[in-house]
Amino acid sequence: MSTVWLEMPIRRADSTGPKRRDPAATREKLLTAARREFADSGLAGARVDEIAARAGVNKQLVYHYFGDKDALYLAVLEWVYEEIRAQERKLNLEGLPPQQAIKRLIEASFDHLAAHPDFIVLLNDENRGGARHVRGSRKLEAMHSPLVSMVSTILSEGVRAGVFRKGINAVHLYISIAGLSYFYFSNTPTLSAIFGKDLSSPTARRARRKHVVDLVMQSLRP
Amino acid sequence: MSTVWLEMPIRRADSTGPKRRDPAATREKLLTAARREFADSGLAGARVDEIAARAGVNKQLVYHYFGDKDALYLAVLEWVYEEIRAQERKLNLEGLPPQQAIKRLIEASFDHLAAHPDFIVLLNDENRGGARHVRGSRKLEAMHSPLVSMVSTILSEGVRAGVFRKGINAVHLYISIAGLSYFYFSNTPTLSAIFGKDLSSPTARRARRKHVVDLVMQSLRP
Amino acid sequence: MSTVWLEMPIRRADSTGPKRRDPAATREKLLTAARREFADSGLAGARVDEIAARAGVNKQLVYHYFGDKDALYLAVLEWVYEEIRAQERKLNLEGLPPQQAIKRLIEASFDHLAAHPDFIVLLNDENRGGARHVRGSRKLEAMHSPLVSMVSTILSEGVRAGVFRKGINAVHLYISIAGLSYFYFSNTPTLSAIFGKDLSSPTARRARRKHVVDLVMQSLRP
Amino acid sequence: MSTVWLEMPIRRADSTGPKRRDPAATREKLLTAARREFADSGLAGARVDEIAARAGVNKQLVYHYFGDKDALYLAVLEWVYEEIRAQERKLNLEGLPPQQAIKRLIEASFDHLAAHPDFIVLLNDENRGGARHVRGSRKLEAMHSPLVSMVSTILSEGVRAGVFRKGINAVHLYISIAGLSYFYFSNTPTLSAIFGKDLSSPTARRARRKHVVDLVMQSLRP
DNA sequence: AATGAATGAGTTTTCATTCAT
DNA sequence: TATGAATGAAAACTCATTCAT
Repeated sequence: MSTVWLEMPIRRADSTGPKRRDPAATREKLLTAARREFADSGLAGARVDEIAARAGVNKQLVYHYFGDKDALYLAVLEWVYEEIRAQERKLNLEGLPPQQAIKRLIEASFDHLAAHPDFIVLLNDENRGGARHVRGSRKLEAMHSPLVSMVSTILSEGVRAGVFRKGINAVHLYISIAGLSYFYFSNTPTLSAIFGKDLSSPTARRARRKHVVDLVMQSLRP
Repeated sequence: MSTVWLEMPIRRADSTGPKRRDPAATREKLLTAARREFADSGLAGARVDEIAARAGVNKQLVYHYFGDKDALYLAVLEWVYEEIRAQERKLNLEGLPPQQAIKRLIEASFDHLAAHPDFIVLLNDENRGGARHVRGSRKLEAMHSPLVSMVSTILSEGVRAGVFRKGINAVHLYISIAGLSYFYFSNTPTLSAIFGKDLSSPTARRARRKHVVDLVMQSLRP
Repeated sequence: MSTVWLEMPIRRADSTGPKRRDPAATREKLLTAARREFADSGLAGARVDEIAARAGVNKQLVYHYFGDKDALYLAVLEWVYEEIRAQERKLNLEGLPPQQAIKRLIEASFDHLAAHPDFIVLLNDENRGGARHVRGSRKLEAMHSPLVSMVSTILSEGVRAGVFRKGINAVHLYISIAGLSYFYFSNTPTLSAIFGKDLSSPTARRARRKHVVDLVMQSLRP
Repeated sequence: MSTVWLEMPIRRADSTGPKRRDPAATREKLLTAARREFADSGLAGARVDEIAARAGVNKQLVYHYFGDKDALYLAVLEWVYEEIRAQERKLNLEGLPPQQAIKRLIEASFDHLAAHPDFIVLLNDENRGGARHVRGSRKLEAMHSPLVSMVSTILSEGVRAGVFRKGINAVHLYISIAGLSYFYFSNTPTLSAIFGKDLSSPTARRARRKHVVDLVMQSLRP
């Protein structure tokens, strides 16, 4: 009874009608549901109905909060990019010795994809469509990664310190680091089917992580 | 030459009528059109109507020749996989010195994706769907790549010859070689947008190719 | 009266706009239209487009309210069965002398089919399909007719009263009463064509009704 | 060996190519297949493809031999009507005492439907369509049943002999005899479902047959 | 803010029928 | 006679989006 007394007034406080109104929460539920649906089914395959159902809210609210399906997709893209940037900001590579810095970068890239496998699949449609949404987004425009210039600095330092060979392009190294993990995560199903061997097990994943770190680190030797 | 002389007049002779009957050609036109449409729009986004229109044939023939949209998609997958295998068969790595063999493999992987950029995008949906079609295909089951065991052999030889370091896993090296090119091609649009610089130009592509070869070759040094 | 005064003006006031919202009415319009279309064309021959057109509503609403064509067909079946049961409930055979009771039952059966000739034709497809829908319907499961047991009681009373002969099975008598009318209504077109004589005229129908009553009543004599 | 010698030349005689040509057989196979398909699925639900597949011949032959789907349906109708007439011709009721004659007629009606349950279901669509095909068929026009006049004669004789009551209409008695069996066979699935009891078992069928004979015979008593 | 009804354009698939050989 | 390819119209069902409350 006390629970009832404690909770009911709170609930009623911001809701006179039968349905609680919580715009921020509704928006977030929609965004989360959309992220899952887009990851599961792609942009074309995703269903607005399904997103609303997953969020447990009325379909019309998709249009109320986001405008249309495309804009919702963009909102999801912005969200996952922001996640990446947040993770990058937490890396604190500046003070580290070059080799440690690169190693940490590789591991962080791998771990981020491991933790957010939907990032890959969300980007696929965007790439097929020529990055239509990304290019049209002011938010994403302002979200340029600081990592490339950071990698550039680290490489220079490493060369100066005699631990890295010369002539490595920072942009391409960054792409390589991303690609070595990305491809593994994105293509595990077909690779597993073709090789007839499960590449998604924890053991296989640990082996892959080590392989990627080794490959890049060894390739940087002078 | 004689074949041409013998066949062409015959074909032309009665190709005055509006419609020629050529089941094999029709099937192939559909397959080609489907490959394009699936690459452009994905499995969910592809339109059977559009495929038929691109092929210039009646829509019903999709069902006549392939059964349904999914089966057509599988046929396209089988085609692109067969292309990859054909390319692999032509590599002739056996007689080469280990370093040359790996180099050729890397370059061929890159060049194949450059020549067939749709391969990537065709696989995206398949991977999102857990390789549903690939796993259900007997043709693909019988199409296991010989390359992994070949890479394994090359690595051993390289180690014995003192040109490669020890402890490199052949499966993961194969995945890495593929991934370093794959990710570049698949994510060029978003990467270009994010980096604010066109990565798809011929110059950029040549630079990427060189980078990938260098990265892998350097990483293999003892 | 006050209700009327209060509501009617309101409804009329804003019914100037093109579309009024009335889910229940929409559902019913669809059901009525479906009943006609299924009766006219059968389950396979009925067109969802036509049903929507007859109802004057959007086709999608068929799926919105009923799920699919089959479920709509089931809803129609449930409706006509409910009609039959309602009619049976109104018969009040309990207090009547046995002969009057049976006579009223026969006449009511005939008259119901005369008033609802579509019942027959709606059941045809269902019987061809092995009563697939009826067996899957909880509503119909709960709608068992009380008439068989009632006929059983009436027969016993009639035997006890010396007006009916012994040994008549209630289920089969019920089926016979139904069948004698059913077949006439269901096969009038072919019978008329074959006999070269219109069996559907009011005169012919009255004659048939009398014949059926006589046949059954005479057969029950001790 | 002798069998081969006897049969092969005959078969080869009229077929030089790889496919045996036997127009009459092909036509009959199509007709049989069509009868099954129309019985299973109705006129609207039947598929020309399925009919050809069941017959094991090319679909085009349906059009070659019958014109179109409707004409094929009519051919099936003519076939089943001819079967009924053939059975009626074999009855030989003329010489029998009135009661025996009627009894034999009832039993034969019941047994014919038991042996050819598809007759019912084939007629359903025809009746729904207002006997469109039957009325347009010259063959069926010429196939009027002799039974009605025969029943008329039998009834008169029975009245004269004092075994039948007066005032029974021959057409309606004929319809009743047919209907008492017809309805049982046509509606067994729904009746079984509604009554919650299998009416199609051999035992149930025997009981029904006896009931029908009794009902009619008792009703004829003076 | 939130709901569910309603819409119209599309999407895959089916089907009777015709064509070319 | 027989075959399989080809066609066009339509069928059931879907879906993003808007409307009315």
